[in-house]
Amino acid sequence: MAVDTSRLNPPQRAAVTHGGGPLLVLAGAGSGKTRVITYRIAHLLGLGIPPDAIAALTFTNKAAEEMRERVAHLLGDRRTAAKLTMGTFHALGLTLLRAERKALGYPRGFAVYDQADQLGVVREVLRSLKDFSRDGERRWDVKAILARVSLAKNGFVAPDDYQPREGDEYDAITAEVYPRYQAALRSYAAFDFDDLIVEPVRLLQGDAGVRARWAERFRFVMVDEYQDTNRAQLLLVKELVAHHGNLTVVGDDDQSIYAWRGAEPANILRFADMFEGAHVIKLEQNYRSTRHILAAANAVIAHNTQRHGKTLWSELGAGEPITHAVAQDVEQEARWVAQELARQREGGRRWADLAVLYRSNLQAKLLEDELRQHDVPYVMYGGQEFFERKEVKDVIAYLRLALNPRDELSLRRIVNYPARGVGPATVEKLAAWSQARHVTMWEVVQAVAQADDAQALDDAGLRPGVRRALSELVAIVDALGRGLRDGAAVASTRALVEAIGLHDDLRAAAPSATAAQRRIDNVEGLLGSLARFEAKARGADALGDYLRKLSLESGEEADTSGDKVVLTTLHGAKGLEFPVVFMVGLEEELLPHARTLSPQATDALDAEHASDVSEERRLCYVGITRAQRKLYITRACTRVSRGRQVPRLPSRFLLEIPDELLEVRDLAEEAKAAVPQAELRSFFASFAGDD
DNA sequence: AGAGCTCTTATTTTT
DNA sequence: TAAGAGCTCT
Repeated sequence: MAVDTSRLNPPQRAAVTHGGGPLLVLAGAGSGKTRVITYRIAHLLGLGIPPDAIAALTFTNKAAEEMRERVAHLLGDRRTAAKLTMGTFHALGLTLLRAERKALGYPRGFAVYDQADQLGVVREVLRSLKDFSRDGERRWDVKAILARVSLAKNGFVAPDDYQPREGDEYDAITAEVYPRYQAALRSYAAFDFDDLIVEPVRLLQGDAGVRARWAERFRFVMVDEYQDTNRAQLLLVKELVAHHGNLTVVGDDDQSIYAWRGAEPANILRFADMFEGAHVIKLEQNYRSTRHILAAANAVIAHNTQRHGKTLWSELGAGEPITHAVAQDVEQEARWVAQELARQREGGRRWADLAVLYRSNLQAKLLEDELRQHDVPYVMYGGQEFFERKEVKDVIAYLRLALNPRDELSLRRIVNYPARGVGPATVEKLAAWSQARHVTMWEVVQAVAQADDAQALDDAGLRPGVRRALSELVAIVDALGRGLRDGAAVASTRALVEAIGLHDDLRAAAPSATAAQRRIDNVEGLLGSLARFEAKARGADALGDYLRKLSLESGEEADTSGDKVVLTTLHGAKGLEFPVVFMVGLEEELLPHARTLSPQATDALDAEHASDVSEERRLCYVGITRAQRKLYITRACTRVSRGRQVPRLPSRFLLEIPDELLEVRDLAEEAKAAVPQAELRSFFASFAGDD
């Protein structure tokens, strides 16, 4: 049955009903891009394409879930929607690696490392490098090194092909670390996030058998947020559609804000050169914002040169003018925003209709204080609350080790947790033994645990107490492994928690009873999650799949339930919309950020993008186009920066908005005028005595 | 392991 | 300024 396209506008309909071959849909903000993807999927299904021959790739789990939801709704058929391949690039890559792991020599229980794990591996490599890099004293910024490794992988640069730039010490150390890092992952039987893209590409490019299996698997491939794809992702997509070229990508070059993370705007800018015979359709009618808001957005983005060029228009009417509020200082700015939020609420808006967007998380603190003072309820999106629940990661490390004894990172994590007298010196001895004999560290641990020969231990410089501790560990992990293989995930994990006395340890280590209880609850939460998994588990490798997918989930979503104002960075706001939006701190050195104006050497990961304000302008554009009905832009004339009060200039982007769209308010003037005369008199009177 | 000290550094972060 | 990291001492 054909899908009803009568409610689509002409370019939307053209995109939805496009036949085969490459298609680029340039979807301006609020132009109905998700609508186009979902309708197109429905259209293809209507033509008789089976659902398992269609793949739609996104960047976030959330986007994938929403899309599946909308397709299910459109079709009125959950079962068909469930058969579509709809997920993140990383999830697809994981599926492929799981199926083809043997070609790469990876065992069934292979691990997927998240960012925290990756940092651990880099630290490990640096430690092993110590006596080799002349300055063993150097305290490297581990994150900066990992960022370079990751950027290299995103750019599909192999370890041996990495080219350090002359004179950049971080490039130099990365050139040392990257090959060893990759070798470590391999020996641990682990893939990191970036490998989930890179390794499938290498397999597809290099193995005819694998290529034959996957290049025909999907007859139609769709990619959302295409402007955010990196080189490795482009290559993956190319491989998937190599035989038929049935590729639809949807994105907006004007919303490309992740080049600093390896996204290549060229993928969308030069799509037509990369995919022969490509069609391009522009969606320029905006269904989100009023004309004043769109005019401001269009005016700002028009200052960028490298773009396809779109002009958004809307039938929603002129709407209210944009308020440009100029505050004396940041306190006044934050206070006014809080008050104005409250006024909006009094005017009939829900709290959840309102959002405050900022460039840097640093700005959020003051805002939070003021919102609390004015009793404005809020939720913060993003922030740095990655799921760093140590106690959960500790338990997961035991599970990983039980499933994959090669996982040295997990072994190192738990070998002395809870404390069992196996300190760093002992671990180094185990590591040295493992290296010398070319066996895994777990095999060394097993050997030590079983050693009945005191002499052998002595030779290795290990005390009898260590042997006892390690044989206990081996017993615990072996028991766990047996339990897991028997399919009793919850029971054996609970047995583990008891065997290592985790609850007692958490209680002993926690500063308060409530903190202890929270950590225990986190562990219970993991057990609950395991129980839900166990209820629907199928297949020999189900628990492995569960653990790997856990790595791909970025922890807890912000709590969107409840009526609350949203606080988020401009980056975090992409894809969202609100009736009323406040963009705060529209000042030079904040937006555009100082770091993009004069980048510091250590951070100049990519010299070409480093001094590029166009990405900052796009960020501004993303912010403006989040607003449906009312936009506020605020700035302060002075701001405390590095502990000093400094004068601030309005953002160049603000000056790019035509004056007639802005209604300027001088908050300092208004504050002065608002002070009652009597108060003024007594204020001046207080100085009288000092004369 | 943890308290308390000094030193350092100050974007954005879908997986 | 002010938070986080690293260090020393108990």
